[in-house]
Amino acid sequence: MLEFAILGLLAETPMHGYELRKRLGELLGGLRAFSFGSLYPTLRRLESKGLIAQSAPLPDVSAPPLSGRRARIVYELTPDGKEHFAGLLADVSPTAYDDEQFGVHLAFFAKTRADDRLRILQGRRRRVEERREGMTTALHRTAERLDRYTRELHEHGLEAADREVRWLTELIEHETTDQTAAERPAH
Amino acid sequence: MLEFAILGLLAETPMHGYELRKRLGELLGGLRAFSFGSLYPTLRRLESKGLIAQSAPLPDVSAPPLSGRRARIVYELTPDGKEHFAGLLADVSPTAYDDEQFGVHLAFFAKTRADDRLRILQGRRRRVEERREGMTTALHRTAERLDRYTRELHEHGLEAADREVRWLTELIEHETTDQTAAERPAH
DNA sequence: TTCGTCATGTAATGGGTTACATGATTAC
DNA sequence: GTAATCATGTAACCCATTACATGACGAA
Repeated sequence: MLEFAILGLLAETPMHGYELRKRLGELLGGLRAFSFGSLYPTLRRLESKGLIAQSAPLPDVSAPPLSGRRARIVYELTPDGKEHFAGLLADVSPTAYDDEQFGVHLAFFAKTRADDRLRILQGRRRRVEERREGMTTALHRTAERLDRYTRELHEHGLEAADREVRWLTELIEHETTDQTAAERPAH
Repeated sequence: MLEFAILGLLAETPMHGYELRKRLGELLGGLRAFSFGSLYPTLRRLESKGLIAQSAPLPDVSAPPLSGRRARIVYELTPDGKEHFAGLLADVSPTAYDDEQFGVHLAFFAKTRADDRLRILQGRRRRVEERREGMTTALHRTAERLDRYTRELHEHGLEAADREVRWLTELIEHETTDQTAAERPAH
């Protein structure tokens, strides 16, 4: 997850750890903020795998003297890293539909192939629909012995699932009309 | 989390691990299903802490001969376990507002003191409101350079947060009117 | 002068997961 | 006969967290 997100951000532009973390928070809409305790070791790991590398900072004349200030370590993707990231983007297996994984995938959808986008959206929708089904049957079976609070929890969860399905359906529709337009551009 | 949920279920009635897992799934509305790989070790841990104990199964005449069938290990809360669970229920610290923790708390709200319920609901609401704020400011700052998909992700997250706040507000209102009714019953 | 932010890092821990092993029972 | 469900358990791993350590810079 963290690896995927880091590679995706570095695919746009080289960055150092601290900035990466801010962008990570923004990327996922504040849903998730990674701690430094996981960020820096992950950067090390990615470096030792050869997927990222410390980029030699250009001697920037316009930059402030950088006096005593701690040196920032700017990372960039290596060719291997780019390849690996492309592989992650094209991962359409069920793990791509997991709650968190899906969020990252969506955040990098602009870099994802159109047909992979569609598969991921459809897979995610099916996943949420299944969970929704599970919830409704569970609700029906246990409805009598549930107290008000548990029922509220279930119903709120159910509604959230419903909304996500509708949202995904919209995205899918948008996607398919776009794709049609792209396939037959001269109409 | 798992410990809390297990104690809560066993507070209702003694159960064996396998059943516990099913009930766990129902309890959280299918939001979360724990694996056996975490369930059984947790039961052991709780037992070694003295919070639960294997309950001697009554020689039940009406039960099937139990021929070769693997023996089920039924657990029940010990007095220490009851006490500990009561402490968890009354935990009003910020951890109670965490996404998952809050779900478990709500599921056991029927056993929670009314004033603790209110504090937890209000704390949770403030938490979600804060996240919502963070999202909106992040959205405003980054609006131009966000692609369609990332924006969709943010907006969906924002809406989900909004809905949760409204839901919590309803629960809080219901709670306060109930409390008032309980405080002055003769009206 | 103190607080917030910038900036990187380590150590210990936590709380789960998957995969595997075992084996009986029930329903099709 | 074969698949699903019941039932318990272990071992290896994963992916993150918190708490800590260190230190400079700018703003109130």
